[in-house]
Amino acid sequence: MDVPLAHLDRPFDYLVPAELADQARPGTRVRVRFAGQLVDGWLLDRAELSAHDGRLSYLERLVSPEPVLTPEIARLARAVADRYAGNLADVLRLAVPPRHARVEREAAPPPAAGTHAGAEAAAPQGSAGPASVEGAAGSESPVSAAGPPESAAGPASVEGAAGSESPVSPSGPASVEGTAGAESVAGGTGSVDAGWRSYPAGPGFLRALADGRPPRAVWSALPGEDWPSRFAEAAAATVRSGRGVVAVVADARDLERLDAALTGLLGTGRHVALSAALGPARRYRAFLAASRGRVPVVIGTRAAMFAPVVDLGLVAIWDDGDDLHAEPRAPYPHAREVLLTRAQLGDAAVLVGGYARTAESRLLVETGWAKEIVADRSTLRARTPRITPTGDDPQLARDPAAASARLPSLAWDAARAALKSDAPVLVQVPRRGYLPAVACAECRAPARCPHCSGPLALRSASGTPTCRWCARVAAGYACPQCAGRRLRAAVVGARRTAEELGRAFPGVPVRTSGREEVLRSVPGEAGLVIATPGAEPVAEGGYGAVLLLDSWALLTRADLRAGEEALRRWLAAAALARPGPAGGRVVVVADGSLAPVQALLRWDPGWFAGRELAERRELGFPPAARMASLTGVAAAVAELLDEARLPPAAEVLGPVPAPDGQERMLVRVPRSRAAALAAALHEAAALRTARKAGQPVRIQVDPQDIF
DNA sequence: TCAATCCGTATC
DNA sequence: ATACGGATTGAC
Repeated sequence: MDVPLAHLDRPFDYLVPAELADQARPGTRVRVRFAGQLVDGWLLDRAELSAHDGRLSYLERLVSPEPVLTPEIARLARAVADRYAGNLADVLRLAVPPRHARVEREAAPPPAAGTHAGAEAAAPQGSAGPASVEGAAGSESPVSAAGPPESAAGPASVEGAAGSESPVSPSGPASVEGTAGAESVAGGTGSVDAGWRSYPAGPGFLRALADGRPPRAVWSALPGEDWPSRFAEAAAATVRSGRGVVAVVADARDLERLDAALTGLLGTGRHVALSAALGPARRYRAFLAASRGRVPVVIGTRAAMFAPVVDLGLVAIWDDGDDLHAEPRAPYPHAREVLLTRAQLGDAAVLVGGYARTAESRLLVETGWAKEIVADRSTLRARTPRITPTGDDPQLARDPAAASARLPSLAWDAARAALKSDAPVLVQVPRRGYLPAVACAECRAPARCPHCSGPLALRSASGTPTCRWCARVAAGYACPQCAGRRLRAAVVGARRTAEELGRAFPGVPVRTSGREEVLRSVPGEAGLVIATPGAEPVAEGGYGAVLLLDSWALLTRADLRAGEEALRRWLAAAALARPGPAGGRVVVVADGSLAPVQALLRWDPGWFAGRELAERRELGFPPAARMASLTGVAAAVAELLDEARLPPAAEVLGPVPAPDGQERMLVRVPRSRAAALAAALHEAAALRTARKAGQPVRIQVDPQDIF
């Protein structure tokens, strides 16, 4: 049933009217009478018998004969719901796009259904069998079912089907063929394996894909790597083995690049791009192309992670650290986790790629679930641009031009040299906006409101700092750390930076790329490009210089992932520089002794991820432990926790204040108890919804933000 | 003793 | 939301 109530998260059996016996197939959308009202549901399975010992109702209506919920996705959705302590109905809402009748009619309906629909119309009324509709347990079960096999379908079980083993947890062996080497792989074109040959394990990985095997790899892309082409080659190799591919990227810009690379390699008609941004009709059309087996490859943003590709052979995700991969709707599944679950359930190959590496992907490697694909040191040295740290040295304040642009001399020199050689310069600034926040000019401690501890901001260049939370004006501010009384802009946004740099380099064109307008690419000639992280355009031929400004603002974010996130953003920008020691120059305005800066200088995201994972093990944070966060009004959260039969090892932390006067509690268990934790929370939620306990509690497993 | 009503629970 | 069963209450 399409009802998001925890206590109804199971299948229910219905009789299938004879006239629907043919068309009401597993995976179709149905409408049923449930507790006196009509609700939508998913027909999960057909059976001769039902275990239900009450009277069964008939399916009210078949919404469409299109089997949009394949068995693979039904099983996956159940597994995802279980992992995230959520409801199947919620996951299915994410997995199957809303129906668009006109689009469905465009192409011939799927074989089998529809064609002989009329044939059974004359079948005896009433001889039906149960169908299991969403939300029901098992499905092969007893009950009615009399009548001839065909005209009398068995019970159908509607939405909420049972199966529910929880997968995911890394266990099995992995299998990237580690051969270094050289043989020509997969690719139809001679250049296909050239790119993957930069990585000793690369050709073996492609060969395994082409041979129909399920290798699992975590790939650290070299600076300057044309990752869309590498992804396309992996997809092509998989297609050659007769299997399908699902590849997920974080945003529309990455999707365009991957789309172009695939078109180049496979031509048109072999793949389809699926994202929520398409709008209902085009999204449903792309979805049907996959579910009807018209295309073997689906690429997209996280909306594509459930794409029902036929005979899935490879799941791939690019830049799994990007927080756009975390679904913001219940039960908040992460694309990486969904894809890994899919691979585990369906024995598909895995490619987790990025310039950066997450602690999560590191764990896959450490447990042996996946193998690393990395370049050897000499290749890396040959490809990595020169990266230099520089202090935000106050000396430079004496150089009027540089000071106004907040550019340390090294950055200034690098930019000037690049422009002189007619190469573009990329300047990455952490956040957009106009002077969003301020900090103590002496010790850099973020300036906080003396009344409510909210962040202070400058509304205008001249104005006094104002609290962004309580709107009080902080007139006589004194830093609680060092008693300093002067403030400086903590993060200067892209617009202001563009203005300043434009003045500093007169006559040079300045472009900005940020949330309002994201540039795809810029010409390979002298020009300044000011971009916020994630919006860096690709430059033809690569940038002559990449400046990473205000980086300390990224590092001091109060977030578990601050270091990982800072490094991820820097690597993504630095990767756009002209490769090699003689190529582009990268200057990061940060203390070179900090670990994330070290990792950037050495281009060693794997090392940093290992460090990060070790630290999280020590602190008991994900992915080393499994955490769940419960958010709601205090009483409701307490009640849920009280009723939950948590695994013995569970630790309850909190409460911490949450928005709207709510509060938040965290529950932590060892990874081995992850399934038990999710089950306990779901069960407790079921008790509450059954009793119609008013105040809702939001349950998030592995929440994106912890504290 | 029986029927009307209330409350809690399941919902095929 | 609504329907049902069992418990409770009130009238005969």
